[in-house]
Order: sequence, then structure tokens, then C-alpha cells
Amino acid sequence: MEIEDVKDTVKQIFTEYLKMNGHRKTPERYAILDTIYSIDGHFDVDMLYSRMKDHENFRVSRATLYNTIILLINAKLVIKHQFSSSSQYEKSYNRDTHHHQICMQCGTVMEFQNEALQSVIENTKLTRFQSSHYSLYIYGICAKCDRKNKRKKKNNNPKKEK
Amino acid sequence: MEIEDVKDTVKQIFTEYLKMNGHRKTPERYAILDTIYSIDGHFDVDMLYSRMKDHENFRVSRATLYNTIILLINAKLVIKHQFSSSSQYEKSYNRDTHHHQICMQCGTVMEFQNEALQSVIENTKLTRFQSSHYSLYIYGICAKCDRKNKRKKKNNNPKKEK
DNA sequence: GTCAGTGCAAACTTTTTGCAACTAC
DNA sequence: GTAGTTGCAAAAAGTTTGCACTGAC
Repeated sequence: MEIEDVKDTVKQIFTEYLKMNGHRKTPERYAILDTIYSIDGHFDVDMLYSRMKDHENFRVSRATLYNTIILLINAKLVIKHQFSSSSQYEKSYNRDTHHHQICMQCGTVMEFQNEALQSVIENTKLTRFQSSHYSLYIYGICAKCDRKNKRKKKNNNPKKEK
Repeated sequence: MEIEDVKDTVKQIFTEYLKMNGHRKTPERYAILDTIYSIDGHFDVDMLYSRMKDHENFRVSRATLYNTIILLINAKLVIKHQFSSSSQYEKSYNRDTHHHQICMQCGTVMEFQNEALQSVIENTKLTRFQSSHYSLYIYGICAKCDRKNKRKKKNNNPKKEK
């Protein structure tokens, strides 16, 4: 699906959601949705804020961003993650299911796909629980940091870890 | 393994860790470790703080709690989660591997075990990444909230979602 | 015209930091 | 004795809230 088609579709879904729940269709809300669906990967409120101001030339307050994101999460158009201190978000419509590997040293979050993993998780039966979606975070050390550490270990005193 | 044995063991591990990394063995650090290993399930800094003050009668500052928890995470004796606004932690030594199901409505976090799931995740090969541990969070609606919602839908006006 | 939505600043919450006092080594 | 630790209070960072103004309906 082309990106513009996706944008049109999510706009329709959002419109439907707003109508269903008695919310107004404000330009801010559509601008935020549009910007989010232009972003690849994860973003936080701060990044969204500056991206809208700089790239889209559309200024909204942070409060409105927070408010709108809640609506988008309820409309199932955005997913919220909390791997770092600030909440991270990502668009969820028409995205491939993916998992996250997080480097404990540099904090980099990388996505990977694995269909076997995905199907096992999705087919897990849970008792007395209606599951809607899931997040799998695998923590470890990325190749970059691993190389960096090995180099350091070789050269310096092998005492301090910090 | 008995709980007191576990406490002794983690104390040894922590002592070893502190020595290895040139940290001091302070009474605060051991008291914090002991309290954490008395708690079943998850806790946050605030809960740990009041628990130490009330139950253990040992007062430490929040700053020290944060500092010590970082050491314990590095020593692999504590795991950090971030499903709610405040960071949640749990002891990790001698605990069964488990997964989390989180109710998006009431925020309750429940643990469940599933060996098939566990082995698939643990055997997943990751390229260029040394994995250390993982977290699986499944989001949805718990039975309690589900019942509550159905009751409400039946009785009231079926308009508002909030 | 009305009330939901917005921007702004202030408030709030959680976590981090600077500094003086303390203590494990 | 001297660094590493602690407690405290202040600061920082992220998010929420109260209120007056605006604009979607």
C-alpha cells in the first residue's frame, strides 16, 4: 500500500472514531495524525513537537499533542512504548508486526521481524483475559557497543566497568 | 530453595559484585537488597521506600534507593520494567521466567508462565546482538473490567466510552 | 451561540544532581 | 586519612491540569 493511501485510510478511521465518540474534527488533530504517519519508526512527544514546527510548519502545544495521542491510541492508530524515560510511540496501522531489541548500553532500539515468534505469541491462549496487542522487548548489547567494549578491555586497565 | 537461602545467595552475589567493581559494602545497600527479596511481585521506588521505613524500620533516602537499584540491575539481581508512569522493578534471582499481561483499563499487571512461549523466545537467534534478558507484555482487558463494561453497556446509555 | 478543544503557564510526579556530612576501607 | 556514599534539597525531565480564548458544530 502506498503511503498516501495509508494516510487517507487512517484519516477515515480517525474521522469515524471522532464521530463515534462525539469529538470534534479539528485541524490540529488531522495535522498530528498526518505527521505521525510520515514518521518511520519510533518517536516521542518532543520529537513530534519539533517535527511539526519545523517540517510541517504547523505549531501545536505539547498539551494538544498529549491529548491527541490518547485519542489515537484509543482509535488503535498509535501504539505506546515505554522503554526509555520518555514514552515512545509509533504508528500502528498497516505496519508489519515486529519486535524490539534494546541495547542496554547505548539505548538504541532496533526492530526485527520473526514470523515464528509472532505466531507463537499470537496463538498463546490466555485465561480470563482479552488480549489486544503485545510488545516483546529483548535487552542486550548491540554489536557496536560490544566491539567498543572489547577494544576498551584490550587497551585499558581491566578494572572499572564504568 | 528456601527464601532465607535465596537471600544469603544474593547477598554473596552482591558482595562479589561490589568488590569486583570497587564499591563499598554499606548497610544501606544490604538492607535494600534484603527488603527487595522480601517483596513478592513488582514494586516501585515509592513502595520500597515506605516498606523499608515501616516494615524494616530502616530509613534510606530515595536517592540512595535509585543509586542502589542501578547497582542491583547491573549485578543482575533486579529487573526493571516500565509499564506504568513510574518504573517498576522485581527481583530476578531464582525467579521463574514469566510474562506479563497488563489490563489497559485498570492497569493491573498479572504474571503468567508458558514454557512453550519461553523456549521459543529464548531460542530466537538474533544477529549482531548479545541478548541478556527479555520482557513480553501482553495488553488487553482483564476479566474484571470486561464484566464491568458489559454490565455498564447493558444498563446505561450506550453512547459514551469513558 | 455553545461547549469541546486549544495554548499557555503553572502544577505535579518521578528521577537526577550538587553539596556537605559521614563512614567503609 | 580519603575517597566513595548518603541525605537533603534543589533541579531537571516528562506529563497533566486550570483557565481564558477560540472555533467546530
